[in-house]
Amino acid sequence: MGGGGSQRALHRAREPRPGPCAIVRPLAASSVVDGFEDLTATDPPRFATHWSSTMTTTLSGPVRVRFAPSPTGNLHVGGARTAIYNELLVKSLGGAFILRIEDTDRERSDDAKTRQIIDAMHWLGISVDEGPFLQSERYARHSERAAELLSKGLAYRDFRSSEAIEEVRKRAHAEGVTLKSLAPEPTAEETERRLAAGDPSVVRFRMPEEEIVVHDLVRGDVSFPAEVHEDLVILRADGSPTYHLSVVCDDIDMAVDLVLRGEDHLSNTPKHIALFRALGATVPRFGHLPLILGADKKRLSKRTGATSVEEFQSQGILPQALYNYLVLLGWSPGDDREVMTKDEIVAAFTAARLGGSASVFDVDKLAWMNTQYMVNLSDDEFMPQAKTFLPAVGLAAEANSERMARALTLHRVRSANLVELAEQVGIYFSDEVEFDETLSRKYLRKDENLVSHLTELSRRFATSDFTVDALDGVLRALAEEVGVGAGALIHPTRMALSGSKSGPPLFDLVALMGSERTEARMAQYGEYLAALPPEAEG
RNA sequence: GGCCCUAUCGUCUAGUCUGGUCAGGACACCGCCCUUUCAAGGCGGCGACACGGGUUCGAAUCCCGUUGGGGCUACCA
Repeated sequence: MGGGGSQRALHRAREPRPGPCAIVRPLAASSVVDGFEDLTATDPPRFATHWSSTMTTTLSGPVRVRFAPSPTGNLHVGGARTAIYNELLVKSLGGAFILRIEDTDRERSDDAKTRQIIDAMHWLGISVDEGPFLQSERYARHSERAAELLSKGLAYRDFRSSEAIEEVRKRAHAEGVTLKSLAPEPTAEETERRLAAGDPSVVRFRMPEEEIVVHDLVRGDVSFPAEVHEDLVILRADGSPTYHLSVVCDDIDMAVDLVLRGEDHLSNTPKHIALFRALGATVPRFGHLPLILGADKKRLSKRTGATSVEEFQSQGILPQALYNYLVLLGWSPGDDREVMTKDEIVAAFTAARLGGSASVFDVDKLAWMNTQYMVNLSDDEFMPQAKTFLPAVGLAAEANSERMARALTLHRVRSANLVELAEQVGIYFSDEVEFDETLSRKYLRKDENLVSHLTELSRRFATSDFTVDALDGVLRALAEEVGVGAGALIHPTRMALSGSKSGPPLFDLVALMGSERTEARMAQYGEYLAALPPEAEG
């Protein structure tokens, strides 16, 4: 089969295409193209052996794959995972990763969403080799291909309304017979007559009456019996191409040879295979990824929690953590490794280890994964990301100070995410401290002379070096002198400075707080303690 | 309803193709250790082969059925 054969377009004839993607134009909107270069990266082609889970087929590169989201919403974590696996395939096998925005439904598509999807991919560190391409810009090409199918007799005009068809379809299902047996195609005479009369019609692709087998990379062979195929609309009454036609045309023109997408498309694949064949193209290889479920085991939805990459970003999740977590949701390296660098993931990745069953999105495990990166990321990678959350808590001006760097270092290990971290470091820059009454009373019970001890401690701090060791020495010496345990002074001091019972090691806290703030807060806390109303009995 | 996918601890999974290690790891949970607190970390515990039939000396693994979950069934993508 040739790459297109002789085509007799109805309206405008196209020049012969020089290459597979030559007619594909990049995004027109410059706002979308801007900054996109960061996303693209070229890697030298590499070869690796991939084993299918059910067959001994080897998957070898290079491959041309694509990610084709529709801009009707933000980038969903399921979509993100699909994009990641596609990228991984190219990184391990060589080839090209194409981004195509499926915006043919202009009513529901939105350029801001397109921008958002690209930003989210960029943030996650997914690099694209070609695109983004806008499917809507290829309208003419899709119409042309439909006309070609029509002229070759592989598709036909259908003058029935969708309501009328729906009626027949219901009846066919009820009687357990095929749609076509109840509603045959219009005859040539009828077509001619109604066309002449100017009756509205759609163009319907005639599905072959034969079994179609999908050789699926993750599921093995999946066959669809001849009786289940129904002819599908490829051109609407207004002449616009439908999704199935557009996808296949674009995959052909972009020379996509491996389609790795969500399981929701598995049942559509026979349609696509038939279309590839009818259009004289080589059928690509397919792989269908399972869907991601919510905690309720239903398809992940907003009801169950965050679903978009953007939401996790704003929750202060690190992109490296989300990426790593998503990779592990449906794939494993085969050994016990979980926290892995992208290089390690690329090196270990094979399509054969992709799982076929749906998995539940576990926010707890994501939180754990995030902790791993909060703790272990290098300063170079961590600090810039942490700083982006500072303006939201009013610390924009302090973001690049030495004190802030120390504060972030001290607190990153005890924050679950960047939002929490930004909130925690606020204590070093604010003058508002709120004391906990219950705990304060408890401290008072442990040491009835607490107020005078704290006053003395504050006085000694004032003449001490503000180093961890010096401060430590000062406090312990005083504790010993007055005959209390160090803890009896440590905990109230922590409360005085931070308003909390927990936090970094106390002397790190004091040293970073600085003598001025330390003195002020300890004085303030002393007053607070002295003014506490007597405890109510019972 | 029809067609298709899928099924190991609560969750993510290894093991299934090439039947035979107390079914391994991780999250969560519980306990202990470390420690001025909180984290992080270390150690330990709890906890699964959906069910029913086969085949076999032997089944998580192979076969059949049942049940559960999911997807598709548009002039949406």
